This record gives sequence, C-alpha cells and structure tokens, in this order.
Amino acid sequence: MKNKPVDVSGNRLLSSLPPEELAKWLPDLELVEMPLGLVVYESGVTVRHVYFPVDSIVSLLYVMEDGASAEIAVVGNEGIVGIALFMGGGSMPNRAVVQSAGRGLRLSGKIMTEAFNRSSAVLHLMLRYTQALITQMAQTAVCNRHHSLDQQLCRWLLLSMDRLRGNELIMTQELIANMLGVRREGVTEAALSLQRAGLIRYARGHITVLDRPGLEARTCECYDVVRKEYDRLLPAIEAS
Amino acid sequence: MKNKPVDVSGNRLLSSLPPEELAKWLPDLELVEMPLGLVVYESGVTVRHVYFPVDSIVSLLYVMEDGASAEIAVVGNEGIVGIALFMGGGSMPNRAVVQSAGRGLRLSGKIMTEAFNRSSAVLHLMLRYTQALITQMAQTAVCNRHHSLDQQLCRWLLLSMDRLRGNELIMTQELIANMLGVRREGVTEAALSLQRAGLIRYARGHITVLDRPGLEARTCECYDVVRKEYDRLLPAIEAS
DNA sequence: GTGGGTCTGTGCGCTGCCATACACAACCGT
DNA sequence: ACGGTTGTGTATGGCAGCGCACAGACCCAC
Repeated sequence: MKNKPVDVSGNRLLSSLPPEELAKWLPDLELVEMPLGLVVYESGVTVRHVYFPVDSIVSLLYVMEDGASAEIAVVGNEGIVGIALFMGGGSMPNRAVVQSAGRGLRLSGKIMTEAFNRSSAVLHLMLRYTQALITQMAQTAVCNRHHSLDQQLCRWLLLSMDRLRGNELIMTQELIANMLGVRREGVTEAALSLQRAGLIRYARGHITVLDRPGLEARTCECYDVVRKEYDRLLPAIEAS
Repeated sequence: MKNKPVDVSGNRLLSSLPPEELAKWLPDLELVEMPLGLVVYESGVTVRHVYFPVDSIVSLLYVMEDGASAEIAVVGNEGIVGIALFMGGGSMPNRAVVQSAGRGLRLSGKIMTEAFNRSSAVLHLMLRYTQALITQMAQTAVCNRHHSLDQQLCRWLLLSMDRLRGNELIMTQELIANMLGVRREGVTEAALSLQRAGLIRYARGHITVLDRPGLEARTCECYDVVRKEYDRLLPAIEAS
C-alpha cells in the first residue's frame, strides 16, 4: 500500500469520479506495472481487483477449446477491467490480457463493490461505461460478420491508438492475428496494403501510424459507431 | 391501463422479482401484442418503455448503412428489452425487432428507472441479466469469426427454442438470413443439411426441431457458453 | 561475426460463402 | 381453377481467407 500520491488523471473513468469519492479510494489505489501478456483475469475465475489502465491496453478475448482466440473488446485509459465485479457475476467466460505494456491503477474488488453500492455517482458512471463497452462488443460481432480483414485491421488500430498516447504501437503481426482471430499471414497482407498506401509503417513489432485520417477513411462504419458511443456516454475529457 | 391481474409468471426476470416490488409494478404492467417485425426500439432513439417478452422473441440487430444487418443478441422470456434505460445511455446504436410473434409485458421507463434506483434487488437482478446478455453478445462475435454457417444456424435455433415453449418456430429462411447476416441461399443449404440429418423439419416458414440433442451435438461451443452463463447468472426456474 | 531465434513476406491449392440468376412448389384470393 | 405472391431449391463463377510450407530479413547473445 503506497502513501505517495497516486496520479489519477491518467484514467478517464477515475478522473471523472466526484472528488470526495475519489479521495476515499486514493489510499487503496495502487500503481502497478502491466507487462505484455499479463493475464489480468482468467475465464471463469472470480476477479479480486479491478484495474484502471493508464498507459496500457487490455484486451478481452475468448479462447476457444482448440486454442484459437478472438477479441471481444479492448480497454484502455478510458475504462476499467473487471466489470463482472459490480455486474454481479463475479467472473466472465473470457480472458483479459495486456495487449500493450504499461501501467494501471489497481483497486481491491471489495472497495470497488462497496463504492458501487454506496455511491450513485460511481454506479452511474460505471454503468454508462459498461454500456459503451457493450456497444464495442456488439460492433465487434457486426464487424466480424461483414467486413474485410483490411477494414478490421484499420478499426483495430484506431481503437488501440485512441487508448494510447503517441502514434506508435508495439505489437507483432502474430499477436494482432490472435486478437482479430485470423491467420498471421492475413495480417501481413493487410498490413502491407496499409503500408503501401502510406497509412502506417511496420517493422518487426513496431507499428507507426502515419496517416490517421487515411485509416479512418479506410475502416468500416463500426469504428465510428463505437467512437461516437464512447464520446456520448462518457464525460468529455480535454482534448489529448 | 388494465385492472385485470396480469400474469407475470411468463417472464423469468419479472417472476424473480421480490413480491413486494412486483406488487408496485402490477398496476402499470401492460400485456401487449408483439407482432412479427414490430420495431420495439430504433437505433439511437431514447427508449420510453421496457418490454418483458412472455412468448415472443425480440432480436437486437445492427443495421448497416448499406442495409445489411447482423444480430447482436436475442431476448425472450428470460429477459428484458431496453437495458439502455437503466444503464444510463437511454438509447443504443441498434434496433430491437420482434423475431417471433407473441406477447410481452410493457412497463413505462419512468417506473422502471425509479425501481432500479430505489430497490437494490431490482438493480442487482437487472445487472446480472445484463451481464448474461453481454456474454451472449461476446459469443456472437466469436461465433461470427470462427464458426461455420451450419454451426451458427444450430446455435441460433437452440437459442431461439430456449426462449419459447414448444419445438416449433415460425420463421422464413429469408428472416433467419437477416439475423445471421448471411445470404438466404446459405441458410437454405445449411437448413437442408440439418433436415437431411433428421434434426429439423422445414416447410415454408415453419421449422420443427425433431432432435434437440442432435442439434446440440452439431453446434459450436458458443451455445453452451451462453447457456451456462444464463443459468449461472439468473435465478433458477422450474424445469420447463 | 556467427549462429539461432524471431518476425515478416510469399506461393499454392482448398473451402466456404458471396452474387446472380432462375426453376419450381406451395399458398392465397377471387 | 387460375394467376400472383411468397418461400425454397439449385447452378455457376468468383473471391477472401485458410492451412501449409518455406524463404528471407532482422535482432540479439555468445
């Protein structure tokens, strides 16, 4: 348990809490490292902490019996990992994995649940966030059904970049393929296509976005739907 | 506003409410017809009522700019249509359409919201249901990514049958195709295949399930994941 | 700098679903 | 009984993504 003041401004949800509520959390909020690949919670296992990513990204993915996987949603500095805690189920049939290394603020589930049940401000903020997350999942389903790998890669890159600071992402094509639930070779082709169009630069696990508007033009409507819904449901944040 | 006693036992969520809470709702619960194709709520439009299907099924689907569609989740007598009301957003970027005609119990959003904010029993029940719904959406995304049309049709049939009484469904292949987001011809082929295997009988909009265990054996793991999660999260109901 | 692991690019045949087009059968009203 | 509408079966060609196999390119450790 740390005593030094924790900077809470890195997470949009946390920094949207009423100050008096936040004050109660501060002593228990712990800044933790979230290395690439860390499993934040496992499918079907009761979560003990919630995590507020600061400069990391956490991917919620379902792992099938045969080992294949598919991303369901992604959580970054706009959200919280572990909604099952306050939704009442305690666990979910999917896994949360750190997709982009960084740090996050961790809070014990007990404190979170108490706050949720006591403060209607906390409750309503968390539920609005959850609704946004639902939209992201729904749109993932739609996108998986109807759109090309090319478009999905654009969507995925944009969603990820929205949840980070810079314009660079550390992520191999293999990992992206796991997230999208496609073959690595498919990602290679799609990424090459984006690179040839001058939208990104890709080199051994380092992706740099060169032309964000270009990506936005190339992706499907799904990205926009999700983006707009997050903007609508969550308190505005000063332009980053 | 009806005065005759409304039978609430047809909906699992409603009948799981504490009796004293339910008593407050009774005067305002209205039994309404839900004909095939009725749009319960429209994408982006604030919902004014919630609906508890009794012997109808409502499909949540996203309609794309080009008119194509994809089902995100399905709600029957185990659930409620209009979660955006208590989640705080008021609306969602998808449409709710009656997929199987029947009746439902309608409640004004105002009353629902008040109950949600006042009664922690109502709140927790609704949130647990919402978590189950989230799982269904997540699994839809996974299924869309990885599984064959054949398996998806099985999943869809099973999910639908779980939400109805008998073993018959009134539904053209065209409509099923809209839900699954595939071509009608694809559904024809898949349905023929199931029919040849003796699992269903199909005739001009009438589907009869002949061999439920057979369907369960043929579908993907997605159905089971969703089924188990609904069973886990929602209060047990006497065997139907 | 050399060798081994990691990451990316490429080729090939295969399959599942798409788009289009059309045949036919069942039902429905008059 | 008849013609239109609705629902279902079938064929043909095409394409996106898959599975597999392998080649090169880069990076790091020794």
